[in-house]
Amino acid sequence: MGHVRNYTIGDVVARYQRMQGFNVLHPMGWDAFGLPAENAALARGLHPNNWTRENIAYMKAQLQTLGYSYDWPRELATCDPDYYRWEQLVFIEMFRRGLAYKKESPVNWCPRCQTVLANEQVEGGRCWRCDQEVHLKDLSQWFFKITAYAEELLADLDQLTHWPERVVTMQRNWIGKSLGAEIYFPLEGGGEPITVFTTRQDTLWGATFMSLAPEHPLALELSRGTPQEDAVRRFVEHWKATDRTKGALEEVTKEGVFTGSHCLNPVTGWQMPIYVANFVLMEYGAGAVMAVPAHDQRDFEFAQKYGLPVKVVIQPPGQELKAETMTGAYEDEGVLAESGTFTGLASAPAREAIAHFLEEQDLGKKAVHYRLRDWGISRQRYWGAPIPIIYCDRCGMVPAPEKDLPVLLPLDVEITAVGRSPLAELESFWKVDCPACGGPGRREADTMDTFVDSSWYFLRYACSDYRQGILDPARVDYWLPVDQYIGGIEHAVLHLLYARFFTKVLRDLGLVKIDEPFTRLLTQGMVTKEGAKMAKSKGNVVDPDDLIQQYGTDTTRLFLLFAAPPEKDLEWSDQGVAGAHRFLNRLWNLVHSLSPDLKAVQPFQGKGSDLSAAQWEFWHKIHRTIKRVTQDIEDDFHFNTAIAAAMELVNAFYLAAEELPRNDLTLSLFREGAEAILKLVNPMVPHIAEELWETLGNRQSLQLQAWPRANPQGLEESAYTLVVQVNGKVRSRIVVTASMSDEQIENAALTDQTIEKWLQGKAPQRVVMARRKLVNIVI
RNA sequence: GCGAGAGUGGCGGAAUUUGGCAGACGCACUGGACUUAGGAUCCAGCGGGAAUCCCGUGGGGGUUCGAGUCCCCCCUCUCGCACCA
Repeated sequence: MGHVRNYTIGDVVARYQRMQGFNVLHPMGWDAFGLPAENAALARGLHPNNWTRENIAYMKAQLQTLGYSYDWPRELATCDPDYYRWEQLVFIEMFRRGLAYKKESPVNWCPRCQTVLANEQVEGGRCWRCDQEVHLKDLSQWFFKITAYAEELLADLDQLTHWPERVVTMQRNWIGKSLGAEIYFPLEGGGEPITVFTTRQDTLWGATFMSLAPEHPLALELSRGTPQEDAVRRFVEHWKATDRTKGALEEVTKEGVFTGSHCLNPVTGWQMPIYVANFVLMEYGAGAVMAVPAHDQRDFEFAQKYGLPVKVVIQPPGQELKAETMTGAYEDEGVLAESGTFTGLASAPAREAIAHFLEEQDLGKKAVHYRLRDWGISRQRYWGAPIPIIYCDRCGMVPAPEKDLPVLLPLDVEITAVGRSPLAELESFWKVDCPACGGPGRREADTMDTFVDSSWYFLRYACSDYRQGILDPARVDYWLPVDQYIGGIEHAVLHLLYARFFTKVLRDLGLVKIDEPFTRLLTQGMVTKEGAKMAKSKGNVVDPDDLIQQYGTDTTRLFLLFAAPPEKDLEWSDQGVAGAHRFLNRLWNLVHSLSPDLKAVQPFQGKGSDLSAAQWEFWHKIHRTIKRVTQDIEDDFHFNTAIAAAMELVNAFYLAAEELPRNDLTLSLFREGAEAILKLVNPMVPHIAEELWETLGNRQSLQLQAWPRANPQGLEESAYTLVVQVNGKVRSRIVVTASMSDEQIENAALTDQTIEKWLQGKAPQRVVMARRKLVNIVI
């Protein structure tokens, strides 16, 4: 039901904008590669291709039943060779520019999915898809160099003013920019100095030892030939064997081992013992940390455990820390102490000055680091786009020649879950001549992460039939960026980050001119039942087909739009659905009961002054409703309040049908009102609206009508009710006319009978007038 | 721990943009009409307490003629991040 909600919102926007006269591209396609198909194949003995095609056919039929106004000719599926051939070409272009590369590193391995996951695809130490705990495993993998775009991905977040703030924040945190310095610590025995990254160079004078990640190349090397050699080897090996699930890592106590070597603090000259420590991450910074126990809690605990010296170099305002009496690190800012010429400076300016000093002395330099890592895209699974690379003993890694694309994913494959791609077993696939030297070659057997498929599909929609290249520049220019994107919050740092990255890469390849793919983003809430997300595994799913069967498409659409604003979660309610259905019945009965009288009538074209007070009231309601519905859709996609306004108009219509004299003027008003309401609800309930439109005798489709505009005269109020307060409490209401002056209004308020009773003859101290809203009399 | 967001009737939610009638609209519920029948339809009621007034938007304080809305403190919940040096 979640996807039905998403697509319904999109369809309303598309239909609304069409009626506003825009040329709307409203596409649909299939993110069709991936594990669900492959797992279904394993479980049911089906081929993923057949399973996928069947699902697409089923879904397409359902979407058509729901009446979504898609541009079906633009339809694409990511598992079509016509689609992924261009993706393979993008890969090759990236490979040529060093943006796609292969390296061996510890990567996230999901034992259930039997494949590697990118960092973004691990949530709280668990697989985003199956919730299994993720392990670290050393593998040789393909990566996309998203870090090359870290700064731009961060900076351009400022352009995304129509994105939800929390998505922007999540991306900003994910990219995780830190300003600091690299500092070089010379080894006591000579050789290459150790480089560290720190954001707290103001604490440099307090660095008393050095910590290396267990994977750091120097860890073993520095211990060689020292009495510590065995201890370090054991520690590092034990570390490699440790269960490195992310969950388990949090439990691990801070431990380390002395390497037997020392380095020198470049500013104090002190001898610093070099430790290997299990809490230092190889992936972040330089894999080495200068330890400042007085001002970093981890270093403090480590120093306590191994009896290492603590030296205070930052004094908090208004007190004096002593190393001997500290029970924890002081991590906040303060004033530098015992830091040479920088003593007495505050932390922030000291950081700037010290970075400058280090650069001058060649002891280090200013540096920026990001938490963002490169995107691992190799998947050891079958149902994905093959990575178009050929390995040759002589030539190394050679991209598949462009003329041979696509590198077809073979369909005659036996799938067995073994933790490596079945393509590796299929000689007809992997055995190939090297395109460079003609010698024996071997194709890469891993496939691409399916997030690659979804990182650029929105561009391809502009030209899904284009054969001459990845994208047709003219059409992409015309349509992109996407004005309105709708999706779940779960993709805040997954798809939405990758898509931004790809857009920038494709821009740098000269294929698009935009910097950002999605101008406006709406993150719609979940559909829940009994408080939990609808999921087959929870057995709380409502099948859209059943609903359509029972109530029809429009009721389904209307309920999803009415029950909650789009960005909020929506709790399913069978009774709420019935309520939506009831409204459509009321609308239906209203139009049908009036249509015999309305067929020969033209909508009201006259002036407000032609109308009786009661007629004017109804006319006014029509135009206020037009204004409200338009604003609710335009401002925030608040369809729930737009529908509420439409319901009010229908209610007012029933009253007017009862009370207004049935003369020509009234009928022309009814005609205007009926046409207006059908136009207003058309984007949401297009089938019923169209049917009723025809019932009124209209020949041309409702879809082709212009969105109604509120008549300014119909919005004006010649007389209105004004609230009168005494000391801020509502005591009465008076009817005033628009032409009355403030003095006249005040006078009317003060002489109102009820108010006179409250005043008890006292003179008001003050009378506050809020234009068109109220009068407050203070006594 | 850090960051973001939210707390309004029995329920979903309006009003928060711009301080100005709190509870639009709908669901549920109650009473009535019509009916062989009602899980259809229509009409009326529906925050709490008292008889025309008082109290009410998580709690406490403040600003203001006036606060759901602005400011300060606190509580609760949801989400995201979490050895990032």
